[in-house]
Amino acid sequence: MTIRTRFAPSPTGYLHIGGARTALYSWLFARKHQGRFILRIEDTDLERSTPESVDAILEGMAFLGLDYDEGPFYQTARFDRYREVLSEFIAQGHAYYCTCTKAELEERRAAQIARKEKPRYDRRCRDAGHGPSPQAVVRFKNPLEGTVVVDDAVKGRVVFRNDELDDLVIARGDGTPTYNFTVVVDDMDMGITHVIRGDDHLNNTPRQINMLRALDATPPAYAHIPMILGEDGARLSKRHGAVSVMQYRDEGYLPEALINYLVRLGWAHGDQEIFTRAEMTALFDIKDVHAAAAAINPKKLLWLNQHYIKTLPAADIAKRLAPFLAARGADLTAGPALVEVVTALQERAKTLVEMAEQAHIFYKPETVIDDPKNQAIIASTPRPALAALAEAFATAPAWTREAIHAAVETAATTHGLTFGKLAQPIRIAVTGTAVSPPIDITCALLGRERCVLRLKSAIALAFPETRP
RNA sequence: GCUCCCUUCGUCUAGUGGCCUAGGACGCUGGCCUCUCACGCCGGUAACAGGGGUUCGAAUCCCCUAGGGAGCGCCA
Repeated sequence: MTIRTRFAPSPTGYLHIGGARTALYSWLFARKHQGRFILRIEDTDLERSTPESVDAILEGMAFLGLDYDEGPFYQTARFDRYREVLSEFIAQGHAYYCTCTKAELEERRAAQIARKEKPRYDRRCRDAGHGPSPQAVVRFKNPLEGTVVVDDAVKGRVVFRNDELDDLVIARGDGTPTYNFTVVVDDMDMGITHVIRGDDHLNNTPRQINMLRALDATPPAYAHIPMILGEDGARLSKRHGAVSVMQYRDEGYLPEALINYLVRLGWAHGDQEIFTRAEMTALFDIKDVHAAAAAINPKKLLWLNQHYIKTLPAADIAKRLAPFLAARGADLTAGPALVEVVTALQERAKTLVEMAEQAHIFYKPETVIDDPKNQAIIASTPRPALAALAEAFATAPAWTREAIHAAVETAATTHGLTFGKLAQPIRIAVTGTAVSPPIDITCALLGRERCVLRLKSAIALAFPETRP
C-alpha cells in the first residue's frame, strides 16, 4: 500500500513555523516511504480565507522545498461532493436536520456552564424528524455508547467515550459544510493513509472516526504532533519575533537551516544535530516524535543558519545573497566577484542580511570614516608608516594576498609597529569600519587602486597640516 | 467546570529496568589561537516536577498530587 499523507492548511494567514513543521513531518514521512504528499487548502470558511494567504502558503512551501505530488486541492471546489455525502448521511439516518437557533444554543450552553457541565448539544432535534428548511443545520448522529480508540503514533493509545461527544454540525444553515465533515470526506476520497497534524486536533479525532465508520471507510493512522511554543513557553505569537516562514527568509535565514531546526524540534536521532535532506528523510520516523510541546530557541536556529552559511558552496550562497545586496542598493558590477567576497565572509555572518551588510563595503564607491574612535586610531598611527605603506601598495609587484601581507609586514617592522597595530588603521582607511576579513584579503578584494586612494585620503584627513 | 494531552539542564533533546556518579547540542562562561571581527580547539556551568508503590535494582513500569496545554463553535 502506498503511503499518502497530506498537509491541509486553512488560508487565513501566512505559513507559520508550526504549520511548516507539520508540513515537513508529513512530507518526510511520505518521502521516506516513497509515498505521496498531498496539499489541500481548507478554505471552507469563506469569511476568513483569502487568495493572498493561499499564495503565502504556497510560497512558504516552495521556499522550504516541500514539494507536493498532488494538489493543491481546494475544498471550495468540492462542495458538490460534500452535498452528495451529506444527503447520503441523511438518507441513511447518520445525520439529521436541527432547527435550534444560535440564540437558543447559546442560552443552553450558558446554562450548562453555569451548572459546571461540559457544554454540548442536547440532541433535542435528533429524533424530531425535521425536514430541510432554510435555517436548519445538519448534525451528525454520533453513537451514544461505546468508545473510540485512537492508536496515535506519537501520543500512544487514547480512548474516548462516545457519551462525552455530542452531535456536531456538519452543514451550516446556508448549506456549506463544516471542517470536521469536509476533512473526513477528503481524507477518505484522497486515500490518505496517515494523518499528521497538530495535537489541537486530537479531540476532534473520535468524531471524525465515527463519521468515517458511518461512511464505511477505514480510518487512517493518526499522528498528533505537539505545538511549538515561544521562547518563554507561551503560545507562539508575533511578539516572539518571526513566526512566519517568509519573515525568516527576509531576515536572511536559509531553508536548509530552517528545515534542520524544525526537524530537530520534537524529533531526534541520537546525538546528531546536522541533517541533510537525504539523511532526515532516511532517518525520520513519525513514531520518534516527542509527545510534549517544544519551545522555539532562536539562538540555536541562528547557529544552524551560520553553520549552513559556512558550509554551503560559496557560489550557492552568493546566488542567494545577491538580492539582499541589491535591496541595499549595492552595485555588484562596481566591485570584486561576489563569490570571492562570500568566501571571505562565510565564517563571519549568521544571516544573509548580516552578510549583505558586511559585503556592501566592497561595492561602495567611497568610504566614510565617521566613527571618532576609528578616526583616532588612524590619527594615532605614525604618519610615515602609513605613507610608506601607501607607497608600497602602489608599487607592489603584484596585487595578491601574499604581496599585500608582505607589504604590511615590512612597513610595520620598519616603523617599529606590530602587524596588528598597522593593520587596523589600514582596515579603517580602506573600508571605513573597524571590522572586516583579514587585511590582506580585504585589500586584495578591494583592488589596488581603491586601497591606495583611500589610504592616501585617510592620511590627508588625519594629518591635515602636513602635505601628503 | 468537563474530556483529552503533556512534564529530563535556561532551551532542543539522548535515554524504553542495571552500560546513568544522566550523554549531546544551543546558550552562558574560563582558556587557547589571533591583524579587527569571526571560525576553530580545550575546559566549566546546569536537569530526571513532587509523593507513593512494583522490583535485588527505576529517569525508564503503576498510582496519586501539582503544574502546563488543548478541546468543549453554524472556526479550521
